Parts: sequence; C-alpha cells; structure tokens
Amino acid sequence: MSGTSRELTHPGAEDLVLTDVLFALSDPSRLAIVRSVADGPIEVAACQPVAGEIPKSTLSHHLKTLREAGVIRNVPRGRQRYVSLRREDLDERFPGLLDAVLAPAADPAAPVPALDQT
Amino acid sequence: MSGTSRELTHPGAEDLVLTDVLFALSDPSRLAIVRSVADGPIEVAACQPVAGEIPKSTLSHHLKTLREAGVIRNVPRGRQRYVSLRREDLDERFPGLLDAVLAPAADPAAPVPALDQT
DNA sequence: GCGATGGTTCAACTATTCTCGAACCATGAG
DNA sequence: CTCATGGTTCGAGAATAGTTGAACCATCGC
Repeated sequence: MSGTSRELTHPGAEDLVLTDVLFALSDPSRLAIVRSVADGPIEVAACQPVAGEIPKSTLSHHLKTLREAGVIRNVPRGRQRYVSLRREDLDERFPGLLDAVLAPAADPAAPVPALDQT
Repeated sequence: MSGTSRELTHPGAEDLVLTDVLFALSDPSRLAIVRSVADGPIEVAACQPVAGEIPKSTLSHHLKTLREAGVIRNVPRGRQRYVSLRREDLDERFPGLLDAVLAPAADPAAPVPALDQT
C-alpha cells in the first residue's frame, strides 16, 4: 500500500532557516517560479515557461533548491507532480516575509520627497 | 578641496533589485551585520565581532556586497567609516521586507495547532 | 507487456562567490 | 614629515552554485 515511492523529502516547518529561504528566493528564475506558484498549486511543466525556456533538468534543480529550503512542496500526483507554496509554514516562521517578496516592487518613480544625497 | 575621495558608490533607491537584496541578506554573517546595524549606525570595526572573528578583508568584502545591493550605506567619517542601514529606501521599494527579515524567527515550538500533513 | 509521458537524478563542466594575506590609501596625532 | 590607525582593494586558491544532456524511474493508455 505504500505506492508512493516517488515522495520527495521536505524539511519540517520548524527546520526552516531564514538565510536558506532568502537564498532560494534570491535567484530571478526561482523567484518567478515562486510567484506563479503563489496563485495555487501547478504542475512542474507549468513552471517551465515562467522560468524562461530552460531544460527540464535545470528546472528540476531549481525546484530542488526551493524545496530543500522549505519554500515549496513537490508532491506526486498521478503521472505528474504538483508544486505548491508552503505559505502557512513560511508565514508562521517568518511573518511578513512572503507578502513582502511576492508584492510587486514599488514604483521607483513614486511622488516621494526623497532625500537626494547624490 | 574635494577632500572626500574616500566616498564609495551606492546605488540609488530606484535601482535596488529585489533578488540582489535577498542574496545579500542570505548569508549568515551579512545578516548578522545588518541586524546589528539596524540599531543605528556603527563603525566598520564594530561589525567585526558580530560577523564572527573574520579578517578585515573578508569583512570589507561582505560590506561591499551589502552596499552594492543597496542594503547599507558606508560613509567616511574622520579616520573611520560609518555603516548604516538604508531603511527608508528599502521600506519604500520593498515594504515589509526589512521588518520580516529583522524580526527574530518565530519560536518553532510555539503552541500552534499546525496542520500536520506529513 | 509496451511505448509514451512527466520528472528526477547523475556526472561533468562552467561560472560565481568566499576567504584571506599583502599591498595600498587617507586621516589624524605628534 | 613621520608614524599609527582604520579600512579598502588586489590577487589567488578553495568552495559552492548553476547549466545541461543522458540515463533512469514510475505511471497511464492500449
């Protein structure tokens, strides 16, 4: 009955390390993946165009980095795999981090009386 | 009369890149530096013990990484240099990020009815 | 069983990053 | 001017991370 030998290992919520999470998010391709996954679980293949036309081995490697940092979960489902954001775990351990990272960057040209110091 | 040839270059607030900032913060030594600088400007020498007994060239390298990502400012002052956090710029471009990163990690053993999903 | 599909893992190579000593530079004190 | 101090920059080696094709594995349809 243990038909799920395709299960990958995921760190527990209590084992998440902030610097590891930040590192996982510090790559443009990976951040793009995380952003698209934020809308809901998607299959691995759906991450491909988001990360920018990369071979599947490269994509799989990025997913591994995100998974081992505890940012995403990768679960087998039928013949495919579904990737989902570990939002609850991340929010519990690092409140506000995900919201800040997922938010689109503020407009640099905003009407703010910035203190220009050359 | 341009006595300030020791000025280092800093990116403008509008040029800050999220992934670069995340990368700069993804190193334990650098994050420790940022946390100690969060209490107010300190001199470079004061960062040394925080980052853990590293030679000054290594410390300088970490400060450069943080500075080029726009996380800190490094300004000459007399014979020394003062390191300060670019809190306003970071808050403007990436609201909530700094607060999330500077906050101590939540207690993993907190009494939360976590949804255990193995 | 057989083949096609969806993904991971392996191995090798390249590219970045880290680390640290040595050299260097400006400033302030005497 | 000369010396000590506080830090940056340079250069080289070690370590880590990214990229990719090929091999492999499990599942589904027939």
